[in-house]
Amino acid sequence: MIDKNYQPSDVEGRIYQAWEQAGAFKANRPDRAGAEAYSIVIPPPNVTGSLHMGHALNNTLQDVLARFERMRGKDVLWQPGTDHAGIATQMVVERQLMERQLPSRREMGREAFLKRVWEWKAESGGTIVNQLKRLGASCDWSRERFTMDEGLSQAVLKVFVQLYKEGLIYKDKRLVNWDPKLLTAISDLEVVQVEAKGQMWHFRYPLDGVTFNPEDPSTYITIATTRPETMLGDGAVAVHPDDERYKALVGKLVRLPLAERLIPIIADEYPDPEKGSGAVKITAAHDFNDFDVWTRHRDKDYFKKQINGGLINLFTPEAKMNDSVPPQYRGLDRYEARKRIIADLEALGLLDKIETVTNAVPHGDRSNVVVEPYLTDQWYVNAAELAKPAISAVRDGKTKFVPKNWETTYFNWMENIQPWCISRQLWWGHQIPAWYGPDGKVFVALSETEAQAEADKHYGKATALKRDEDVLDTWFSSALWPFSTLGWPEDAKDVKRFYPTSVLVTGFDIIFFWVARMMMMGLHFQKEVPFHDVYIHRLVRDASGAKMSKSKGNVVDPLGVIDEFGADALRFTLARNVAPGHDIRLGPQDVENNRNFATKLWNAARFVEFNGARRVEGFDPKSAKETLNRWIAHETQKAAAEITAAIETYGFAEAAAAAYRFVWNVYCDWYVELSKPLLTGPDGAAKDETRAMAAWALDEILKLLHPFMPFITEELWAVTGERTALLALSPWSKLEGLADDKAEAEIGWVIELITAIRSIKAEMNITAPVPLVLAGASAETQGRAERWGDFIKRLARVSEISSATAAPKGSVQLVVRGEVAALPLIGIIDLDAERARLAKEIAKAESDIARVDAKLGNANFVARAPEEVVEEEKAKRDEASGRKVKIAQALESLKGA
RNA sequence: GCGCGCGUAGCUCAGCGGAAGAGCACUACCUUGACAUGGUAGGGGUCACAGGUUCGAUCCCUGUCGCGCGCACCA
Repeated sequence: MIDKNYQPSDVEGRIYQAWEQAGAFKANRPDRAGAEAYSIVIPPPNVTGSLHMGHALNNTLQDVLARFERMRGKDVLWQPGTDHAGIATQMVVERQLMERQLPSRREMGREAFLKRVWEWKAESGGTIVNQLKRLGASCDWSRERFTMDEGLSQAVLKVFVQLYKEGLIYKDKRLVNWDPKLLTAISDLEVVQVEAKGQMWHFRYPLDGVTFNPEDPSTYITIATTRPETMLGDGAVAVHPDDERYKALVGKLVRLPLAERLIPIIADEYPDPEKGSGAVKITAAHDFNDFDVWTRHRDKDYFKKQINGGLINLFTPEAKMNDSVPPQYRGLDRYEARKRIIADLEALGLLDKIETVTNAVPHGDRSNVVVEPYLTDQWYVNAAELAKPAISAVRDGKTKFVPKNWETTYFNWMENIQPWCISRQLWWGHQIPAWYGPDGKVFVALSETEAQAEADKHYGKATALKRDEDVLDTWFSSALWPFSTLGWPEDAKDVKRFYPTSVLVTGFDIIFFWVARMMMMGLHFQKEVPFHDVYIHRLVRDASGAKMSKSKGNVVDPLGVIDEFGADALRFTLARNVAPGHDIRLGPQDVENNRNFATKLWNAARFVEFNGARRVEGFDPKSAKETLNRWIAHETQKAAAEITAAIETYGFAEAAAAAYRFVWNVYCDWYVELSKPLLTGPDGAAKDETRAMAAWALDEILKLLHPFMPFITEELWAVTGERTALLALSPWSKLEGLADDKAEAEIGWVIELITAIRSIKAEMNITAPVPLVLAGASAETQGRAERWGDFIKRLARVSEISSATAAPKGSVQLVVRGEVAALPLIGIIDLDAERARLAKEIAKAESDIARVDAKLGNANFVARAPEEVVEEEKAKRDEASGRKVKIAQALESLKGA
């Protein structure tokens, strides 16, 4: 017996366990050794993470694909795991140390700290994995990986060493985005620009050799800056070579105030004469653009003669003023230094004016402090080189984006890619396999032993080495994820079977992080793209369309939703609403509606069971004799084809909508209703067949819905029959030979007739049963009416059905699929109202005819439109004019009444 | 500034060259023996605007207006 109600919370845990116990999600199942492989690697969530709506969407879509392909018989690998999230994890553990008043990271030292991180990971690192299980994710958990695993770390080492040997990894001194709180370089993708009101200070730099006079502009040059504290590091003032105002000054010197150094006025294309004064201070060590200007001029004498060649670093790692500034500013915080410098310049009469501006200030996305362009030694990957094959692979269609327009974004980024800074001044992560000799010579090797051997050879004697303290960017290891998780470099077997993966499903915001880097590394190390398709989805927003954020407090917790409505309802809601190119709005109402859909399905299954419809082993839907049964087989095949085609092309919403429509509006609304008389009627072949068909179609529904609603379908699968396999491992149906236009014509007529009668009765406010007369009906229609009389009476509330050559006087007449159905309601209905209704119907028919005639009367249309379109129009005309005649007759017959 | 996308029913969105669709919301009616987490019926749209291509445009092209997002820049 199926329970009266479906309680997701009672069922989901049990079902998930059953899947795991059966090893249902395992790749390389022996029974599928000969099957086609299908693989997806999960975009690894941060080990510190917990499931949010974005994850819920992302993993629902992956699960739909994984379950669908698994049912289609493929050997599916959905590879799960997490990444070690260098900065985030280190911060979490450091915060924990602080809360527990334990020694800080630096106090306890690297080794002890890393031990603590691993302890933390063992305790809390599995959170998101369990949450993914709540969602129903069918990952092969036996293969769960972590970017800091032994194996994945080996992959990182191998990749680093090889790229180094190939010259694609190198060390360089450049500007990086420096986080003065976390004391590490961060990626420009981890920098968020925050719009803020700020000030722009215009300062006068006195020209050398003349007496400064604030009243005389020929004695100084004006520059503007939003960051006055950096002026101490200026190495030049630049002007545009074509700027007439300054042409004469190029080559002259200015006296840099406060620092009391002489710096040159140089000509460069960078300054825009239209902006500000047209003269720009060049602070090469603290501004990316200025650094570029400096790079172009670094070989000129005027830079060579300056301190450090004009590249003057002013800050300590904490963004305090260092010893290269005048003594009175040393040790000051950057903002305190700013205040003092402004005041000092003003006192000297050098402050021209202050403007209020809004500008974008770069912040670290983790630390939320203002990051600094900062001059450091870091390791870089030559991304431009690795990007080349990654660009062509997409151009050549080896990897396809869905939707395709994301390819533009991808190309845009890849074609302008900057050297990728991969070193981070953290402890948690893959320590860079580089060792330095006493003279700073670097030895890069897979192990310390190898490095030592190389060094000893190089120096000709045993020489102590010091390992690089830094670790690699987390994304460096996740870039390898599509093959490192498969066992590379140790074991090539699974790489061979599952690489390239079938598809990567990810959010648009992460194209640069994942897709681009995985493409580069995959192509370089496997010589093949990491995935055939990249499906890009967008954000999940709240019901009012606002981005979910902790600070706004509008975050919807997927686990809360699952608790309330069930995982299936959440999944189905997300799948139904996902549209390429659109964010999803998710309100509780939507989830509730889909919970109702689950309930509907549950109750349909109960109904079928009550009526003795149990699955009949070996039942062949093609063998059905009853028109109703042939009809539902026909409809089932149609729905299955739609759903299959939609999922194959990542049309998640279309597939879900087709399933919804089929279950609710076809199976429940009509098949179940129409089958009632058969199921509750006398025993016999028809009843047996209907029972078998009802159960068969329900089975098909369970299969079709399973990728979307795995829990309820698996549960119903179990309680509605003796099964040899879990639904998750049952074959997806490929239905053929069930199309039946005759059945469709007959049942379609019945449905439309019932609907038309209901409609007219509702319109006329008639609730009592009324008689139905088929006027001048064809033999076929009369036959149908006989066969379906009981059904029509019951569902349309009709008292009796008869045939006549013409409609009785004064009856309401309906035209259904070209046949007239009359309801003799004389005395009950308002004749004037009926006349008005018919007149409206005629007008409608006439306008239909007129529109078609306009087309058919157009010689160009007949000549140029495709033949089938013309034929279609002619058929429309015939239908409309037939309808018009019948309605006109009906109107006529009311005249005498 | 460059790029991408969106303006279709009150709301959220499908459709993207041959007679305007769904879900929700709304209105009226219905405790009919799977389901009130339900059923039946209904109202509601010059498909942003202006041109163009076409026999035919919500759909293709161009422009305008409005909105969103990404990237760059911001002396």
